[in-house]
Amino acid sequence: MGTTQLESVPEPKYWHLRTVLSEALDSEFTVGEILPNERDLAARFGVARATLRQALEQLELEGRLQRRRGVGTTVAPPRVGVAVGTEQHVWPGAPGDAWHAADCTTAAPPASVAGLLETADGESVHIVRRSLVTHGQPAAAELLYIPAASVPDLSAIDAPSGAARARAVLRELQRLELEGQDRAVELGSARADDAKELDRLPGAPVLVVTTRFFTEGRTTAVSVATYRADTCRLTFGDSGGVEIHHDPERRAS
Amino acid sequence: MGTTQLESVPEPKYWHLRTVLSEALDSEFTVGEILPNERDLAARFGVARATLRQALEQLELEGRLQRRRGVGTTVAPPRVGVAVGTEQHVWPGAPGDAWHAADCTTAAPPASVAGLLETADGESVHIVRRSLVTHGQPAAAELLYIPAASVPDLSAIDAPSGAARARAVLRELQRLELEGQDRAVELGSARADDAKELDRLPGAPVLVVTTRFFTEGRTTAVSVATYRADTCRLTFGDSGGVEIHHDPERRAS
DNA sequence: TAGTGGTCTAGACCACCAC
DNA sequence: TGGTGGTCTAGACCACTAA
Repeated sequence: MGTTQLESVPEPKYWHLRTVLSEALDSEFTVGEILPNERDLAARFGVARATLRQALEQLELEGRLQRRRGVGTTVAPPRVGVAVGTEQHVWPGAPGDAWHAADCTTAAPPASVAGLLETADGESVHIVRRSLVTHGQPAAAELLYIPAASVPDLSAIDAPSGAARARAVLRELQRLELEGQDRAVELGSARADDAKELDRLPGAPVLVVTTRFFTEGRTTAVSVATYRADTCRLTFGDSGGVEIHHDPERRAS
Repeated sequence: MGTTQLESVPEPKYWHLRTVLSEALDSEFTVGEILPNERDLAARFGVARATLRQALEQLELEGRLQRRRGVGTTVAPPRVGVAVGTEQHVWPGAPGDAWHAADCTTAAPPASVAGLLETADGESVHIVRRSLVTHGQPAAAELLYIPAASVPDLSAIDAPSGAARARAVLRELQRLELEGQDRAVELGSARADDAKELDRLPGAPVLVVTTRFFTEGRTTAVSVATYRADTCRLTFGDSGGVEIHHDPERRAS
């Protein structure tokens, strides 16, 4: 990385710094390597720590860096491709599904979800919590909202809550014929509970995937899945498993 | 919004502030309304301007606010749904396509795209620039990479560059049989040129959609589309046009 | 306990926009 | 020209991790 100095340019310092660091990451660092700490880096580039941090935040947003309090800043591995959409429409929890059902409760969904489900205001629905782990890291957290009317045969007696009940609800869903589904992807910031599950701080950028499941022309279930935006790349279509490389190779120094 | 004061809580001030402001936006503001300036807001909540800005940045990331230098901070309208994936695979530029072809040049693609296209290192390809405008606002910028081998019948004589040539290249593409395509969505930050086209500052968060088009088992073209993450919600599947409301209604005060 | 990143402050100046 | 958001500084203290 050298003893690089910032020349005076019209573009913001933090942006120029981001570019310099990005190139240094490409040419002089390997995945997992630890960068000098923020105070040293700032001194080396002759900027305030806040400015240096602005550049690091950009690079973290782009999935190039990983920062952990008390530990340090490391070079992030390439983003993990996570298959989100396949050609066939399937229910959550179908065989081959990599998600892990953690819990099931019954409560009123947030207004935005209630609107999608077309349930009455304040009406309770089953809420299944699931999580997705890839490469040993938490990748996504999901809340599945299922109106009681969608799973009428669900026995309320055994397993009133917990993972067993979550699996029972998913099993009931499989019995319905899935006629269609659609998805929306947007940027969000992790709420406190999601952040904890994703091993991030509150406000961390996430990709929110909202899926509607249709049966007999009605919305039978809604899934709101929250993916870590820094580590995940969502893949759709035929070759969800095929590797796509977006970043130039990270070479060793 | 009142003369609210921050109580002492373990969570960061900026995060608490974000919540307070978010609730105020729901209950006391209408879309398009101008907020007090940052110095006033900071004073009102008894925090430094930098802390207040951290909260505003969160809300802007979530698409709740829009900030423009020299103008002020306004309440953003709900995100626009942009149809990205349909069930049928179609070439870019097909009838009904809302994109506007702006330009076409010939140059070597970045290494990441060259990898997808399986072209030789440094080999030139056609690069079509297109842009998408919705509701009078720039929503996305796209670069379409097409190896010369994919459009062998393209006449190099008329329209060596510009919009006319872009349309000619797309026309040639339509003649190929499209066998499949796949997509990946990830978070990125706008480069200087994209930022300009999207009417944002460099580094603004964007959703990057990378699409591969297949013909006869080979990758015939690659599209890298950059959507404004603050204003766009990408929709996939059957009902791309159907409205999905993610946010509670914004009521008037 | 030492070192890391995360939060916060109180200023300053700049770039941009509307009047 | 006055007001806005954007950038930058030089500190301080806190929360967390690992030795």
